[in-house]
Amino acid sequence: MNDNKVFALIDCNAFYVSCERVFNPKLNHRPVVALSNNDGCIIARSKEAKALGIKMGVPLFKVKDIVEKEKVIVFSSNYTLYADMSRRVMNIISEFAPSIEVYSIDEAFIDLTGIKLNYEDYAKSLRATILKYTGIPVSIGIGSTKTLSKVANHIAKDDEKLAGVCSLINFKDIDNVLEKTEVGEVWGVGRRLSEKLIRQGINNAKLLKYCDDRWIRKMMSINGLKTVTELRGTSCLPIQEISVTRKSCCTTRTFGRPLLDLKDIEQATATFARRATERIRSEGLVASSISVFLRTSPFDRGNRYYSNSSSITLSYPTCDTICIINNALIIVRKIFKQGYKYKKGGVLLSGFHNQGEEPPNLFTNTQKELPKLMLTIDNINQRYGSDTIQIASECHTTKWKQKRKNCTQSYTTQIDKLLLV
DNA sequence: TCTGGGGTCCTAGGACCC
DNA sequence: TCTGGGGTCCTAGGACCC
Repeated sequence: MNDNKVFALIDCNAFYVSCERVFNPKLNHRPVVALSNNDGCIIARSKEAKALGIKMGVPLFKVKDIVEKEKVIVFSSNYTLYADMSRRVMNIISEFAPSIEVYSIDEAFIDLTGIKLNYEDYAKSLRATILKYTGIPVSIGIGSTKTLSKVANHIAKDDEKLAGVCSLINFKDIDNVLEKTEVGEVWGVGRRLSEKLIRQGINNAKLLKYCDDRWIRKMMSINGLKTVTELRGTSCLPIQEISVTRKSCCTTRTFGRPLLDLKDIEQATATFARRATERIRSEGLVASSISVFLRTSPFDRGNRYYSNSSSITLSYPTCDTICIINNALIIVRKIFKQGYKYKKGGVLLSGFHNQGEEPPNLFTNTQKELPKLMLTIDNINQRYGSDTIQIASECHTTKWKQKRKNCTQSYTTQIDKLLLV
């Protein structure tokens, strides 16, 4: 632990909306929102949309009236575009800092400890550079711990006078700032914990900061104690520069409409399994455990709810799509029950090893290289689009395919989708 | 009609062992 | 009538993040 650290959190403003605005300036100053997969929930809102009272994460149909009345512009998620824009933003940030932790698609922590310049000036110039080269506006919060840099970032976003940058380093009255911060706004305090804390009279970050350690440990577990320690200015969550090897990889989707037939569900499951396998293969991993889950809609009061999952541990780890699909289908046939309207399913792979480093097995030869068939499929799909070659069990079905009514094109990643001026 | 997807970590409790 | 103690490992469920 070190008390003299400096962290900055760079967070893109309404990231998905900002990405759309880069390619369509007419969207500026207008209420714009972006939707989750299947056009379900609102997961990004422009300032103007927030001002209309549209809440984060709300299902689109619940705010239909406002959307229509106020002419809110609605986009389906264009992850290809957002991921590419994110990569560009992160590249610029890495040029400004010795170490960077890409925390999510629209956020990164950097370590500014020991930098000789004025932190705020430095952040302002980073902010201007990102805006100039990508068109994406960001907010930057600076603090002596990651948790405090998050607090600072909230302030930078909320207070227009600050022009997107807020530093709590050498700030005289942090307690005053924390007192104005709701306990649920603190990074690491979610809905459940904040309800629990408020019941105990702890409703702002300052009160949380001065709670007794043992009490915190009991109420919020070990991670909660780290959060509180960070509020006090002692850093215990370091920058995680190298992305550790993942522990699981899943592909799950809400179906575009309820599915009743096992056949349709098998096809969706096969596609989930193929996509998850492709992803681990591209990361040089093999999986030894496969889980499949299936459920009806938890919101549908008119139908009985059913949710089940099961898994298989393979006798040797693999990244062979066909093997993984076959096992996923065995599981889904086992958990499927006739007579339910299934709304969501997914495949989760885990128990990873690096390819070629699988534990020795008495009965099989370890595959030292990727099966040729898989390599060939990956090459073709990479070149001609991700679903060009599918596995027969997927059957090119479209029954479960998701809704995506209003999606922009891949402006930055496909040559024939370039913006025409 | 319509409610996302992809992760991580911690804890409690049960199974099992000697 | 009275049924140990200490340890490990696994899993499900619940919390968190974006």
